[in-house]
Order: sequence, then C-alpha cells, then structure tokens
Amino acid sequence: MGKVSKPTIYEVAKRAGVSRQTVSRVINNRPDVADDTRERILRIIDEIEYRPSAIARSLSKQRSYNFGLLTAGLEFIGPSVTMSGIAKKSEKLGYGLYLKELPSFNANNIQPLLDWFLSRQVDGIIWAVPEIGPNREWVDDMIKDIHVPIIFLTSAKRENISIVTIDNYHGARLATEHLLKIGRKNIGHISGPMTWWESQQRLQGWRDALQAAGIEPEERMVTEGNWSSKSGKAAFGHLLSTFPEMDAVFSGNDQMALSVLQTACEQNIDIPNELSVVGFDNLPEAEYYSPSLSSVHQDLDMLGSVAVEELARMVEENNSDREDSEPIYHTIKPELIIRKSSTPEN
Amino acid sequence: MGKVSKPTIYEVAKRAGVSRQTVSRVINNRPDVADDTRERILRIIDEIEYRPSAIARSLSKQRSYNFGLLTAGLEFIGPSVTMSGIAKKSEKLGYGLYLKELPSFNANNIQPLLDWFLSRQVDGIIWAVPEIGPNREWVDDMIKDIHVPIIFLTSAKRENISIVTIDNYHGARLATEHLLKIGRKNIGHISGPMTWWESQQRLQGWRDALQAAGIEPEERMVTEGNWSSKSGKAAFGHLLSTFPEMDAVFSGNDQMALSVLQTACEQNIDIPNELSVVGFDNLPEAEYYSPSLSSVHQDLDMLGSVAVEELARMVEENNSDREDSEPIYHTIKPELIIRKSSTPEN
DNA sequence: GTGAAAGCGCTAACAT
DNA sequence: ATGTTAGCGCTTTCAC
Repeated sequence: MGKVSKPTIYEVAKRAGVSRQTVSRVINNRPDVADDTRERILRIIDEIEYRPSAIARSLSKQRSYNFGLLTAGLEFIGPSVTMSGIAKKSEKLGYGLYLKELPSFNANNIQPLLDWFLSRQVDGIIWAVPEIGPNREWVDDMIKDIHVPIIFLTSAKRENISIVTIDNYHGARLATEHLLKIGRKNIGHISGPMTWWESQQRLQGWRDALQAAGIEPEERMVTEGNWSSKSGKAAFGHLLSTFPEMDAVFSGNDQMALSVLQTACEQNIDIPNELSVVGFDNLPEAEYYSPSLSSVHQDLDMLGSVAVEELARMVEENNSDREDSEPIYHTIKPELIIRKSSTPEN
Repeated sequence: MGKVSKPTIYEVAKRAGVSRQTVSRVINNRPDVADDTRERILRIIDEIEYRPSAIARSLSKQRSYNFGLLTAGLEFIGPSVTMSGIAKKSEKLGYGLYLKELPSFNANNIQPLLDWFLSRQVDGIIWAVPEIGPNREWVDDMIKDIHVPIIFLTSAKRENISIVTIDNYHGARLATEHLLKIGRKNIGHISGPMTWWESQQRLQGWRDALQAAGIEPEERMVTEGNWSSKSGKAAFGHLLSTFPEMDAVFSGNDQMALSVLQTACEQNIDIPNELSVVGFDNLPEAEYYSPSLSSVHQDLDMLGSVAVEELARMVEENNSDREDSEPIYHTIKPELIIRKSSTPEN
C-alpha cells in the first residue's frame, strides 16, 4: 500500500490546464462548462482515478449528506428489519448512514452520542431506540438545543418531536377481537416488559377489546414476560395456574407464543380447540410453527422507510427558508394474519 | 432552529485570549498547556457549547476514524447479529461506522460502493456480504488498487485477502457425526442454496462425515433449499420420497429444520425416535420448538467482533512504518448443541 | 465559459 | 507554555 498520495482536484486541474473551479463544475455536473473542456477533464479524472473528497466537500458546504442512526438490540430481528428499511431508503435518497448501537436498551447519558453525530455534521438523526421507562425524558430538555432534525421511532405521542411508529394498540385490539369473534371468552395475555411503551399499548388494546365485549379484564389474566421464549414459557405456566379457565392467549410477541405452543404440545393441550393462540410480529417462521401461529404483522421495513422519508423532508424544509414545520406523528397500522393456532374446528 | 452559527475553535480562542493552537491542544488532551489556561479554555468550551468539527479534523489529519461496513440481508437474523458485534466493537475501539446494505446478496458493480467509502476516507472496510457464486471475483482485480485495509467475512480462503469466518465445514461434521453416533445410518441433508459458499461447506462436511463412517453419500439424500422455512418444507417433502429409509436429517439452518418438525408433526412421524433432526444456527427459539431442536451454534457476534479487531490491527500496522502484514485467515469453530430432536429414547 | 481569491474548521511543524 | 504559518481539498462569490 505505502504512500501513494491520492490525486486531488488540483492535480486534475493542472493536467487539464484549467483552474480547480472548472474541475469542480465538472464533478458537480454543472452546465456552464464547454463540452470539450468537460470531456477532457472527465478523461483525466478517469485516467488518474481521481475521487473527490467527500470530507473536503462537507467542510466547505457545511453539510455532510449523512444521517445518524441510533439503535439498540440488533441481536433481535425487529430492530434489524427496521434498520434494513432505514438503510435502503437512505441509500435511495442519497444519504450516507452512521450507525451507533446502544449497549443496552436503557439509554442514558445521551449527550455524548448526540455530540458525536453533531460534530460529524449529520443532516438528521434517527432515534430507533424504543421508548422504555424514562428513556425519553431527556427530550424536553435537549430538543431545543439540537439544531438538526430528529425523528423518533416507536414512541408515545409528544407535541414537540416527530415520530413514526407502529400502532401497537390497534394491533392488540385486532388480535383480541379476533379471539372474541371465534367465541373465546377467557383470553389471557402474556405481555412484554411493562417498562416498554409497546407492551403497555398492547396490554391496553387487549384490555379495551375485552371491556368493549363486556368482559372485565383482571390482573390474574395477565403475566409479564421479557420477550424471550424462555420468559414466555414461565409466563404461560403461571397463567395456567392463575387463570385455569383460560381458552385463549394473546401473546405480546411470537417468541413467547412459541413457548405456549411447546408447552401445550408437552401437556397435551389441544391448540387451537382447547386453547387458541395469537402472537405479535408475524415472524417469517410463524407459519411453520406447530400449529401455524396466528399473529399481528407489523411492517418494520416500512417503518424504517417512512422514518427516513420524513426525516429527509424535514431536512429539506429546514434548508429552505421556510420556518420550521410542525412535528409529525405518523402511525403504521399492523395487520392480523390468521392461521391454525386460532382456527378451532367446531 | 434557524441560523444559529456554531462556535468554532476560533471563537473559543478569541474568548480565551489565546491562539487556536492552544485550544486545539486542550481539546486533544495534550500535556503542554498551563493548568489555568486549560481550565479557562475548558470553561469557555462548556459555556458556549463548542463541539470540535470531526470533519475539519478528518480533513486536516487525512484520516476519519471511521470504518465502512457493507452488509446484505439485514432482514435475516444472522447478518444483523454479526453487525451487532461489529458495531459494538467499533464503538469500543473508537471508530465510527458507515453502514451500507446491498439491495440483494448478489453484489455486482462494486466500484461505486468502494468509491463511496474511499471518498469518505474510511480507515478500513468490512465486507460482511457472504460469498455467493462469483461475487468475490472482483477481488483479484481490485484489491491492489485499494490502499485501505479490507477484511472479508464468510469467505473461502484466499491468499491475498484477510478473512474471518465461521468454520462451516466443521459445524456440519459435528452435526453429522453426532447423528451417526446415536446410531443413525440414513442421514439426509437439506442444504442451503448451492451458490453459497457456506452451503457448499456444510454439504461437504456432511459428505465427509458419512464417508468417514463408511457410508456413501448419494444425490438422492440431499435436497437444496433457499434457507427459508417454506423451501425447507418442500425440500423435506422431496427427501421423504427420494430417500424413504431416511432416519435422520441434517438441515442447513434452523428455519428449514423447523419445517421438518412441522411436517413430521402433521404426518405423525415421531421425532426423534423415527427421525432425528439437527439444524444449524442455534436460533434463540430453537430450544422452544416442538421438540426442542439440536443445532450447530455459531457465534456471529464474536465473528463481527473479531473482524473489527483484526481490521483495527491492520489499520495500525498500516499507519506505522512497517511493511504491510500478511493476510490472515481466522476461523471460528461452531459448537453443537444437543436437544430433544436428536435424543431418541431407546 | 473560466479563473482568482477567500474561506470551511482544524492540525502539523516550526518558531519563540 | 504558547503563537505563527501553512496547509488539508473542496466550494462560493465575484470578476472577467
């Protein structure tokens, strides 16, 4: 490798016998260059393999054409599908992407992260960490100091920030109402961690659906898991004892629902006839569980995609002279996929 | 938001009544600054919320402290776990990360991607796209022109490039030998797409294990899937007809193995007694399949982590005056996890 | 259609 | 311990 110094715009200019500005015009595809000059320059660029320095350009233009993305939990499939949507849309819109992953979901000490992004002149920030407990508290204090658009994913509505999120409440209502419709009256719920906003929303959807059907939800009908199949196993075991007349389960996600299926198989509980089950997420594998699992499908790729579109829009509006636009709250409706686990034979 | 121009190093210097150089020394934690000067400057930095521009610094130092990461298939869990390892280790070592995701696994037209990274002065590149068909062909032509360290993940050994990869062959031998050890003689294999290097390695491991046991592998004992559960379903159906005496299946991944379990359940094939099953990947859910699935565990987080460590090492060596170091080929051994699906009762 | 000058915000190298 | 000078590679503005 060694010290092969890269050609600069000056090198190109020298060889072409023009000024650097003319080269600059060519690499920025500006019209006001004579055709033959342009061609000569392009040829030289090709010859000496000149690559414009995006860094110098960023410094000069005071703009990087990069977004900063903060995520957590990439070892789970949800965050990574979301990220995939983000990455693809950013690419499509011509933005680069800086990736940071929080070591855990509980984001505290936000300032260094923000500083890191800001010192790199990102055009916008995507906050793809789900709302958990108080990890959105800093927003009110900080948001006014950050002169760069931010979009938050998976967050309760707030007046002062822009948000794109799946409608978890709606998904839970879909699932529960479906179980009611097939005649179930005793519908238990395995929730995610109650510190998670998503868990709270799904729980509330379950509750409201029951009440709307004239059934009073009780404490003993719910148990909390932590999203893992392991916790789902324990939660289901617990429900079986606190809620013995249970004839259906709405699980906060598919992994925990999977444990319900396994336990049922071991204990010869007939799914879906004795017990109907609906999950949440609609993992690609859900169709191949035994029996195939009904689930609430959330389009996370779309979530990421929409978030980037909104952010790009905010960046543009910010750069034009118009005053700042209003924060948005964009909601994506999930969809219920019905499979065998909630299709009893009678 | 508006035009609140950010403070620069010059602003700090002016307020502190020193030169920019002194401020520069302070923000870079250099020792040769008087204590009181340093404190005064630090106080001012805090007051006016000065944030050094990483871009200006990169331009000046001709170095960005960023890595470029190229991935594909983030909608699958494997690539994202790998990426998680990469992101965390990069953060730990003080490198930022540019993320690019290929729209599909078949990478062609590599040049724009490389150019994008190089024009941003990345210190190194992580090529986390698995080797598929001819998508590594460009390496020989290009590698000599790229004066930046690159590390490849999941790739066959090559003399001229550095590679970190899971030992897929070894994993497949572990799985197959285990099935032989529990007394199985008719072991089928559902492979991944044969264009994938990983699939080829796993197939070869299965073959060699059989031959070492004196069993001749035949064409009819293998069917090709595409990693998806859906394809696994079809593949297993096919194997049942071409290889009726089959008493065990080694599946190229867990998703396809899941379909084997489902089909067995539907057709009342007793797993593990009639048919034993081993998968590959050891998904977190595998333990909760019915029955729990034996699988080959690959530590993808570690894979990503090691890749970044090696890359950082290469960057350092590259920056010191030593001549370039030899390419490395680092292999990570997977581990067999035995569960019920391959623990017959007799 | 093209060029000259100034500047983006920082650091390296050399003074003092 | 601190300052001066000269860049890093590009773009913007204004002149011609």
